[in-house]
Amino acid sequence: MKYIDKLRNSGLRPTKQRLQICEVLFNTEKTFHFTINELERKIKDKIDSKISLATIYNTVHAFEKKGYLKQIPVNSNQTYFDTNTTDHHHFYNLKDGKLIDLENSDVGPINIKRKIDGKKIKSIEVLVKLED
Amino acid sequence: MKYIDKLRNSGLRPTKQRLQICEVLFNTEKTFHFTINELERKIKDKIDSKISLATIYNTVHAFEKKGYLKQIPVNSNQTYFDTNTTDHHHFYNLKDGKLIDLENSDVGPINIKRKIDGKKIKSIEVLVKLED
DNA sequence: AGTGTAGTTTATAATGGTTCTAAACAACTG
DNA sequence: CAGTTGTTTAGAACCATTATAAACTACACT
Repeated sequence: MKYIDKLRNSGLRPTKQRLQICEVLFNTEKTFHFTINELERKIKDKIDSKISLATIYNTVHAFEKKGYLKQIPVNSNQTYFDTNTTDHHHFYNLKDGKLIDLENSDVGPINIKRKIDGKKIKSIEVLVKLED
Repeated sequence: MKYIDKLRNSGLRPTKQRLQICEVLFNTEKTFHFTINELERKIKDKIDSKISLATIYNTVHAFEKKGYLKQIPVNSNQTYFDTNTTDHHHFYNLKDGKLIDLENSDVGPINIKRKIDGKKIKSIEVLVKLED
């Protein structure tokens, strides 16, 4: 199976639930953004069996820790995730809470001139809020 | 009084509570970042009387809407606010959840080349996550 | 000053996303 | 196949935030 090795290599047991979630998250043409709520619905639509909400949370966090998902910093009551783990940025439509990918070429290089002693930069994320 | 006009000009009645919160938020040498929880503690420390938590939420949201405070997009279970409403960005120390201001000159101009029809850019915010 | 109105504060309840719990279950090892 | 460890699950707990609705207060107008 497609995702069994990926999971095993990450030290995650390839359980039925995780494989199903992999299908929903990664077996797509395009990457996408989601909240846990939206993912839950997507899973319900795609598979017959039910996956517990706790498992969805566990799995998403496990995948994030392994670098298969990214959290997007947005002010919202819900946490947004992205299946696109490459360096890129986002538009955030304040009206409907939807995110739109911004290619790196749409933003240009960002050069952080200041350094903090003993710290490394893990990521640089640009959020462009949109209004009407 | 210092803040009465500021409030009145914004269409906010200068109540005792709002004036006290103004003192805590704006009568400082340096701007700062805070969560509602931290602000509540700060208020308790500074004044004798008690301000209801609901009022603190109401006031912070009112001030944000008027542009006296900014929300900072960070992934955290709590909402972070900033009394520095000028255009600037943030380091986010993943270890302790603390924010550090990044002057605009530390980042350089950010030029968003892509446009979304019918939408205006309200803000551009850069979050630089730091790890050890 | 006194009165009416609209805006504000308050304690408390409700909401809702997320995490915890601990028991049942499933994947792996030998 | 048995033991161990990791995983799933339903439901409870947690906690930041928002809603409620009653008491209160700033303000405009006499």
